Amino acid sequence: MARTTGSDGEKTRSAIDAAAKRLIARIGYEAMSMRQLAEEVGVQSAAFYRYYPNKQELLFSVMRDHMDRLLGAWKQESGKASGVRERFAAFIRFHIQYHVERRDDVHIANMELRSLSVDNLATIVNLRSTYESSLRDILDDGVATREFDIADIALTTRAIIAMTTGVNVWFRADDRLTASEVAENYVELGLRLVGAKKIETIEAGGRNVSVGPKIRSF
Amino acid sequence: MARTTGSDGEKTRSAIDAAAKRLIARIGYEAMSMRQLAEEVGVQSAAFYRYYPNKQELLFSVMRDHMDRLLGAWKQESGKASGVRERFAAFIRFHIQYHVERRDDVHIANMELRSLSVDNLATIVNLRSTYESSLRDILDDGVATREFDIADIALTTRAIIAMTTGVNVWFRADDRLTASEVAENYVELGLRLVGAKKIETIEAGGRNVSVGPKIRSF
DNA sequence: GAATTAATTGAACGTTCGTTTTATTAACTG
DNA sequence: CAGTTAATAAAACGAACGTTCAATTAATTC
Repeated sequence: MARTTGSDGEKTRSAIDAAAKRLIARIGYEAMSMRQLAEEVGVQSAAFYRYYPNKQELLFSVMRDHMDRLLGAWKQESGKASGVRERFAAFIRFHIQYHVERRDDVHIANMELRSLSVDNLATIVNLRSTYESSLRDILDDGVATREFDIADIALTTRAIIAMTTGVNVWFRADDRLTASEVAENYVELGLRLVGAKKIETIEAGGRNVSVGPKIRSF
Repeated sequence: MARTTGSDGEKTRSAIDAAAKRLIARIGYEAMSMRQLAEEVGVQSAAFYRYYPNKQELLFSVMRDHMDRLLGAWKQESGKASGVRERFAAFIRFHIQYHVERRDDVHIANMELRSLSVDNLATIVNLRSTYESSLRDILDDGVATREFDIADIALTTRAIIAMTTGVNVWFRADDRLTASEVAENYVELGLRLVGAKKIETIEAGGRNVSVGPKIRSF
């Protein structure tokens, strides 16, 4: 046998990508064999090497593409919100929603860093810190405007990232809470973490006049 | 060659355990070969099978022993604190300190769950939830006494576990913060998450009289 | 419709895997 | 010091690994 009827490079490539994500997420990169991947796709393992030079490049491609999409999606989403509190809430909502909807991608990005080559690792770590510093920037702004009260900004940033990323560990779509209900809960938790003060605004002559900040009442 | 001078079963066993923890933590269970492990110990790979029946049992032993020690250590530590706030703070301090001091163990426990057999996984997951519910119990108590204000206890428990466990991702011993400084920061963050109210107590005739709860001032 | 290109198979490459077997020597026991 | 047990080495097992190669057929191009 050789080329099969209806065979199509583009379809095979995306079938490989999809199967790879599923398999790596479920059993891990090291545990996934090329024959296992090929069987999932429905081809021979040799066919894979028309699309990727080797196994490592597949992993890198999966992780880099995910990070690129993540950064792009947040860039688009972050433009919508204005005001520190709203930007902060938007980040948490976005982060949780996006992560819950792309479980495999996120799981791979979190678990398979150690399977990357040194160069590839550096690239991915770079993208990660770009993303995380977009949260840090919001905290910086919140502290600057005195809307947030934070003892250690770097530490709090990491705490929020860990807390929100951790949702994927336990979240199930058929749970008592929907993704957006979870997100709203975490927005509340996040606001507590950053010591957000309630700003009450009054419509006065068409201009927003702040009479806050006030202590948040729990 | 055969038995070597000075060879000792107990020493070899603990050398295997130590090397296995280092290797698994650094490169992962699947990526670690038995020959690599043996070389690290300074024996032939066949010698391993005098101490463990197979590779899986080694992983399971590492993880179960860690969980047993963790639960034992917390059981001992948890007896010391009294009062919901103090028990809560004690948990966070303990969790972070213990995790920072046993990076390899904790890393393996978090990363290698998927490499466990079905039965072994069930055992470890059980131990994990035993540990996590000891935090949940504290939150329950805090809500009951109205010292804590929590919208969703289960969710908040998971948020705190994720946040504090995440310290190991970035903490380095030579950082600007010591482990106990980090822990104190996280105690503060934790108290914010649970909506802890400040209870001011006054020594009156040898008895502690609470005049709280008051709103925490940030 | 011949020539070319794209996509795949099937077999094989050398290597490494976890594990077992057998032999051998050190340490301990009475 | 003879007999026994403990601890290891050395070699080998078959299976699986990632990857390559040559052959073959489908689809496209001119």
